[in-house]
Amino acid sequence: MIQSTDQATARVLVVDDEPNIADVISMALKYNDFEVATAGDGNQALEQVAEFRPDLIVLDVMMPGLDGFQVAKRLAERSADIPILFLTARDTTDDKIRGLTIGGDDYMTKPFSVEELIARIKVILRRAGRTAADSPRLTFLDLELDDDTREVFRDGHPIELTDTEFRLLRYLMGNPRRVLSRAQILDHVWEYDFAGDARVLETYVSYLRRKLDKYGPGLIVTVRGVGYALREPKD
Amino acid sequence: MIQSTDQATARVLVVDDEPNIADVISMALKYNDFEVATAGDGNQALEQVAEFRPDLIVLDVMMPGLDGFQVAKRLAERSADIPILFLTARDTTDDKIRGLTIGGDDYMTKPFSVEELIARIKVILRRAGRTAADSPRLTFLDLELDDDTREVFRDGHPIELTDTEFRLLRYLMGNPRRVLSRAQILDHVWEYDFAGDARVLETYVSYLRRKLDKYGPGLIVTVRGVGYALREPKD
DNA sequence: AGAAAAATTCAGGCTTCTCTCAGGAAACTC
DNA sequence: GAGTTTCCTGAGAGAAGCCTGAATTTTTCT
Repeated sequence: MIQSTDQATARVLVVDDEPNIADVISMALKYNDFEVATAGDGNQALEQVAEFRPDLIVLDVMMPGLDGFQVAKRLAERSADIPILFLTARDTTDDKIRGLTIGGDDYMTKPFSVEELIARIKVILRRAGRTAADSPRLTFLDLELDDDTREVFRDGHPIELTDTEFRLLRYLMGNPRRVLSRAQILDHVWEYDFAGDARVLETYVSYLRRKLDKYGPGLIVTVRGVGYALREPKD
Repeated sequence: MIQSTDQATARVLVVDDEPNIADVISMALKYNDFEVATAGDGNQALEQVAEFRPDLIVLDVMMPGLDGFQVAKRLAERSADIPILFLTARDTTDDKIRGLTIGGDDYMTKPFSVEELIARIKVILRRAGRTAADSPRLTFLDLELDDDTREVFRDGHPIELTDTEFRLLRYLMGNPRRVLSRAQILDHVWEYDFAGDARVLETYVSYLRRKLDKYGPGLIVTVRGVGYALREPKD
């Protein structure tokens, strides 16, 4: 019973044999107002599909017993027609994965960033038309960010961002004005098991500022001792 | 007895092997209208979860026997799905801790300030939607304070505050008109084992007054020999 | 494989914050 | 109104936090 702007929150089934991963994902999804169920292997997954009737499945490819592709195949045979987001290890040969993005499906390699996962899930659901789709376009003052095209504009001027810069900006724009702690940002924007130097964040904030502030006043404010926030410049 | 806007007060379980800490926290929580139970180790904690059915757990990481992470893991396996606020020593490597803010969880390093603890607990519960969420925005006359954005306004004018100034003002605004003793303020706003010169408080009151009174009459009154209070100016 | 781009680490320098201290002002007491 | 206590506030040292350029490693592309 929270804000729940759309009456139908989407249901997502998370299938992964590593409980830690399943937990991370399901926590993140719940936090983003999805209904979540989990399964630890292929058979459980098939049961859950029948019971829980998910709108989307996050499906690990590498699992003991029925692997992800096999699960997908069974579902296709049942013509269950539920979009799937596959999770694969980094070194999985692309061959099998390739054909996936042709349908409504998609895939990500582990480890991924949570923001990215959420973003992709929203894209898929939006396509499938099952959720009251927030627009893929985020705006904040004269800043615009398009999730589909990955374009960013400030005051109409296109701005080239690298992948990390883009994800960082998207997270900030998704939480305008709210002060986000360093830990929050690292957890959401970087890969979930990122254990490196937390100063990357400072560096990337620095990069973003340099690019964004070419066309207007600074928007990313430092809240010393806490974190960063997107905020209208004080005039 | 106090405002208690929501009929259902949230239940919080405090788990710490140092009784002093557990006491400090549970007193503070009770004072803020939470129902509180405590546990001294991991196993007690698991029992209490079953009995007391808390809405949130304040969980020390470093404990003899089952440590905090292990407790959390057990709970996750039971899919108990209760948000957790971890307490860690200052020097704990971030590695294990980070990753927590993906879900609804959060963490604080000891020693912390009690006000900050309460504030974070409210944030988590608000997110989890289990309590009729007081808005993150405190107001007193023409003063406004937003906990999410850490913005403060007086009569519409934005006011820049440092971290300590902000926490002090939040405490005052959370207890409008009530006279707060120096000891209370030091205990809540500063780290609980703060042993420095108590005159810091005077200095910070001074800072706050200077910033706030630019846009209106003085709101922080000195109650000589006792402490300070937020109070409407006598006309 | 080689080159280019991106991501991350690192270190120096700079800014800001916190807390201490001390003199003076204000408020109480008698 | 003098004495005493309490409080206010400016100044400054030290520490913490932050920024940014540059070096290094990793990844991607051709």
